[in-house]
Amino acid sequence: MKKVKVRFAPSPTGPLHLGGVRTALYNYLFAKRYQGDFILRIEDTDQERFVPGAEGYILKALQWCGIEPDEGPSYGGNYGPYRQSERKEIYKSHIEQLLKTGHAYHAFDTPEVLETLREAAHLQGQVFTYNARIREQLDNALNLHSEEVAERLARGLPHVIRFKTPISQPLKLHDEIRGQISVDTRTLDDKILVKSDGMPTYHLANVIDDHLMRISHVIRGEEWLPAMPIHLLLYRAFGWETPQFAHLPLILKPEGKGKLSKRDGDRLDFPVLPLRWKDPHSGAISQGYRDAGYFSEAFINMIALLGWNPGGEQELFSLESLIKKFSLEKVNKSGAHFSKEKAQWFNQQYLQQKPLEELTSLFSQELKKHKIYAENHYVQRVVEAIRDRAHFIHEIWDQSIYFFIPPDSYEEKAVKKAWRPDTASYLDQLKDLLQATENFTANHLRENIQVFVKARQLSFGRLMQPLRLALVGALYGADVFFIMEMLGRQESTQRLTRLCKVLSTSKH
RNA sequence: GGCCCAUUCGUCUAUUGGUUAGGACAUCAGAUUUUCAUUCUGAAAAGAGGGGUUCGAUUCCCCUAUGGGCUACCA
Repeated sequence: MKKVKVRFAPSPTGPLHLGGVRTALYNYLFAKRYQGDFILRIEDTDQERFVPGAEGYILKALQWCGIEPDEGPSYGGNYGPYRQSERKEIYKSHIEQLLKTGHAYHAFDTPEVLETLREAAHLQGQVFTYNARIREQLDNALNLHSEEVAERLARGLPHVIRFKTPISQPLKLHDEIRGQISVDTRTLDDKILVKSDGMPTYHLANVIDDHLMRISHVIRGEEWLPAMPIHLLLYRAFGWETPQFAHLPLILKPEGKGKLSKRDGDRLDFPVLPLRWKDPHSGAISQGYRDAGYFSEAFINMIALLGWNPGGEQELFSLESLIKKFSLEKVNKSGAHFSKEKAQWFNQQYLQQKPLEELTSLFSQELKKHKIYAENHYVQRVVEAIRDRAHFIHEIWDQSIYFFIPPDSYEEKAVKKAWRPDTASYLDQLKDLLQATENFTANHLRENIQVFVKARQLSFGRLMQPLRLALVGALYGADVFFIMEMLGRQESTQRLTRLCKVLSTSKH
């Protein structure tokens, strides 16, 4: 069997989004599954849409995901250059070949003429297509004497080069995911191969590069399915062997219609990009998965399962196990709606799996952001107590602030629920108890407080709620006795004093 | 409009002619809990519609409907 070689070929017209990352991932998984190569090629033939920084972003995003190209710009390889803008000479010689063999022709129709033809057709409820039916009435080399063509070319008249589509020929295409697809060449148009600026279009450059780079499988988004016939025809025109094709289903908006876009993320508040991106023109910032606190393993796991499933009930897969199990046959045919909740769930799963030491170190970094510097052992105990309730590292902070900073206000709803006129006096007595408790540990505190409650015939909750309010500032958080042990006698007592002071003087 | 592709719980999906159509997320209920969360248990929830083929169709074929992609000198 031929060596497996696949490519991911984004154009640097902006940041990579979810769908792009998934295409890259599937290519990578497929390559590694069969001990093949994964190459990165930058398709920058459209100079107008070029966005500075986009290529660097793509590289960094792949790196974060753990998808490492075997060949590509800045990775090297024997089939470079890997930027299409640096391969102009290659395309030039190949288009000559097509011109010579009659598979392509020069066309001089201006964009304006074409536009009016399109409008005219539209008025009649039709669509103008530059195809075999009409090409002999248009301004191209098919209808001009060769001297005339040569003369125009010599004069430097703007022109494009089009593919001469076979007139009517049924085509059977094979897609690895969809099976057989039938089209007739009569429904195709004469695609532009070389633009008037001399640059090749996607179709030409793509086919030439895939062949020259020995690509065995073209795995790309479904939006390319309609272009498959023209690509196949190009391979034939060159006399080349065709690679296998696989068209991936699209990733759709969480609800409603259409494919997922960057704007959905802003609207529904979830990242669509792997990394944060600042638009160089507008300055607008789009958030990324990494910056939103996602682990790259969770992110990869989540997108891998959006359109592919190995068939069992397992949902958690490392990159290595994805490689072992990946196959194109198991890729779904229909588009998948993205789900923010499921994404968060994946992250939670990975967070829970991580060893305590790693989480502690991650959380220490989070603490630094809040200018908190605490002893490692203390931080570790906090993480241990809080980790269960977090989807993200930053949620551990949300749930544990009170371990590091005393409450500076008391949540109104909580006060209403916990505070009674006689509460202050109980808390006062409780302070004495705290002073009297010799061993200031959760267990001792629990025992002593239980006795305290019983002696006064109080309900447990009547005392615990204000206690919690004093320590946390609201009615959430870890076990109250654990919190006191962690804070220590002095800090715990101070917090009690403060609550009494604040609430006794107010109207509660 | 034309061409192509798709269609299983709300969502991601399993089941490639014979299943009580399975799992996960989300939802709801119960348990645990001093509170919030976690956790546990349970519930509700699906083969777009119509024709065939077959002893038997979610599974194969056709039609319709719906959804999606493409229809640029963008990729």
